[in-house]
Amino acid sequence: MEQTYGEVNQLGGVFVNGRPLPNAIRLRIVELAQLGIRPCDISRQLRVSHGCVSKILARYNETGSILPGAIGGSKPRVTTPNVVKHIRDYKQGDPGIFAWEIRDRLLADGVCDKYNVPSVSSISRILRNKIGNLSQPNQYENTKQPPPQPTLSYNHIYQYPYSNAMSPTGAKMVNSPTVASHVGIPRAWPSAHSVSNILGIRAFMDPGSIAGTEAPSYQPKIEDWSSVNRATFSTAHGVNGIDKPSIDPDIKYPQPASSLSAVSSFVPACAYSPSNQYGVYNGPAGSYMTPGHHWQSQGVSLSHPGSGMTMHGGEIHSSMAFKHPEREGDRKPPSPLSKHQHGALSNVHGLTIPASSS
DNA sequence: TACGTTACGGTTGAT
DNA sequence: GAATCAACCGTAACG
Repeated sequence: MEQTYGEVNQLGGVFVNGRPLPNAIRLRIVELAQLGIRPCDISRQLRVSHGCVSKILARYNETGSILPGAIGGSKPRVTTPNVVKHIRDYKQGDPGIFAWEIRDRLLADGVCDKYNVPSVSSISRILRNKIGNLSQPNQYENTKQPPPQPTLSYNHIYQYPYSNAMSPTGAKMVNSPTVASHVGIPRAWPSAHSVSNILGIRAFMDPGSIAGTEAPSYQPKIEDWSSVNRATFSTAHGVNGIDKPSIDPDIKYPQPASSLSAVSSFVPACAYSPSNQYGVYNGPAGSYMTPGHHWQSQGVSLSHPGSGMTMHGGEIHSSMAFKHPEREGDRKPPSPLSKHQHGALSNVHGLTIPASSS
């Protein structure tokens, strides 16, 4: 197992360049902020740069999620066969048509929306490379090509790379848009990972757990964390299939142990990339924390106002204040899931997570 | 002193 | 399988 050695920032905190902070730390940042702790104090206390604290809090305020974005990957192609076909049709109908006109028509005809309409340069390239020879109108279709893709906006089609991408045995599977469409949620993950989803997993908030006081390497991997997030959603509405494999080969940054396997066993893992998570930098996450700080039990209920939500049990000490629904409307780009998240949350707030007993 | 912003160097995953 | 690209990350520094 690969060990990752972190660096030490000016505050003495350990971090891994290019890698997100552990969820536990991220959650703690938000949690402390909810408790009225100033960002500068949070920064010092957790030994995380204030810029990072600011960033995480800003993200949380905007998206309701503490989780980092999906790292890596590429944008989905906008020049789907359908789009190319329309472009060709336009060109055939009017050989003198300009690329920008084609672009406008794609929008006007509803072939594309503003999020996935190809750029003028892309259209030009298509015209040049794929439709240049109009004597072979079916040139594109006749070539080897991927299955037709829905012309959805970026967030719609940017399925999380792990969506059903793994077999139960961990073998990588084809990331089929078709498969992802019915169980997957858009890669616009933030709304799918609000703090409320994470709360309830005491194991991750447990100082003992996140401090990694037990084993130097954690057997349970980040899927556990992720699947817990997912757990609150997938059972609530069936569109969240950002399924992370239950078994993921990437254990570079394992999350602290938890006994959530029971949850993850029947709940698809979340969309969150496992490799974005780590609980240790070759060391305990507790290294982030000011020694002696009492992480446990703030004893403050921060349930979302008006949500009617109650965090399960006293073990989940750090119930977060959930975002007001009206703030969800501010998100950009619009996350399909976000529109449903609060309702979903309310459905799962009472969910008893077995792992909390760990 | 607090904090928002951004350049930078890094990781990741799709192509 | 390597290279490229574009997304993301947190830190550090600036204002």
